[in-house]
Amino acid sequence: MLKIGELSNRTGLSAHTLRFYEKHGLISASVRSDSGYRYYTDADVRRVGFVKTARSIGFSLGDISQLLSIRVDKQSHSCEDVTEITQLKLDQVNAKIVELRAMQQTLQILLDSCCGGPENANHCSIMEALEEGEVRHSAGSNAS
Amino acid sequence: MLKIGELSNRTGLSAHTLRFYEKHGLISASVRSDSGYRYYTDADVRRVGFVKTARSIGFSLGDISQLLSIRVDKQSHSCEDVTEITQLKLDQVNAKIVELRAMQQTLQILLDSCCGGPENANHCSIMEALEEGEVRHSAGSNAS
DNA sequence: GTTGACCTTAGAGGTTACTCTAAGGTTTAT
DNA sequence: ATAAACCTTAGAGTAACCTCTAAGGTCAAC
Repeated sequence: MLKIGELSNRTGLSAHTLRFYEKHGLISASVRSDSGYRYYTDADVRRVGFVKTARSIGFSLGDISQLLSIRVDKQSHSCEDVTEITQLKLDQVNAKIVELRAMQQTLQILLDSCCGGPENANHCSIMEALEEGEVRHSAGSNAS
Repeated sequence: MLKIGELSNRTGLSAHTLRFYEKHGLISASVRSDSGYRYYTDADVRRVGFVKTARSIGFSLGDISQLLSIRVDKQSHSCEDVTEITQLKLDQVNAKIVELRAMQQTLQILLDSCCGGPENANHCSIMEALEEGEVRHSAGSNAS
């Protein structure tokens, strides 16, 4: 049985993150010492691995929560249940890619239109485009 | 001169959002009535338009803040300054697309591997893949 | 028997961009 | 004069996922 630090080392997830996942019901330590220390069984470790893998693919914690409830009772769930979650995620990813590609194209067009040199920005074509609102906007929401 | 509701109607940005942008230093109303009402001049309206356009392309509020400081003093800034911001954003967008495409491929492979039928999930290949950690993970961070 | 590494908790903080609420004052039209 | 529509503020809430802090208890080694 592993303590949280050992599990952290083994998985690469911080102890903070493991406690965070526990707080959100994704994982738990089956055993607690008298003093409250978490001790993880092999089954716990496998569950954490499952979460980590799913997370690395891009599933949200909410998605993973659903996948985990299928996992603990596979009898009562179908492949369809699993593919539904996966397909939904794929749709989201695809939608995001479309959005980002629109941004990408607009940004590229802006860059191509500007000399990018040391001239002052009085007649910078990027600034003018932003000023005029003359950009095609197929993209809508996110930035960073 | 426009009141905030009128500007909201004209731009499609909510009054809430306009105040939010003001709080973050992006825009302002040049005039305030004695009772505190915001009144927007033509110049204010153009600035809001600039912000809206930049936002629709995918620039973050932080990026826009930089672009606006160039905008108010184009003399002191070069096209290079503008392209630098734009290029950085493009790089971010491209990086994100790469990440999402990795997710997309992994998800597609998972979907292809599973029958997706009403069979129970005991031997679901998606679940097994998540269990084994046998997914190529080129993608790393985000989900939704 | 004490140092140092490790563990506990609740809860705050950070990112990004809003979105909304509460409690109240103003303007406009009838 | 009064109702409807509009405006004000500070500040809390949302989503998603951590990340860290404070204040303290525990364990292993020397």
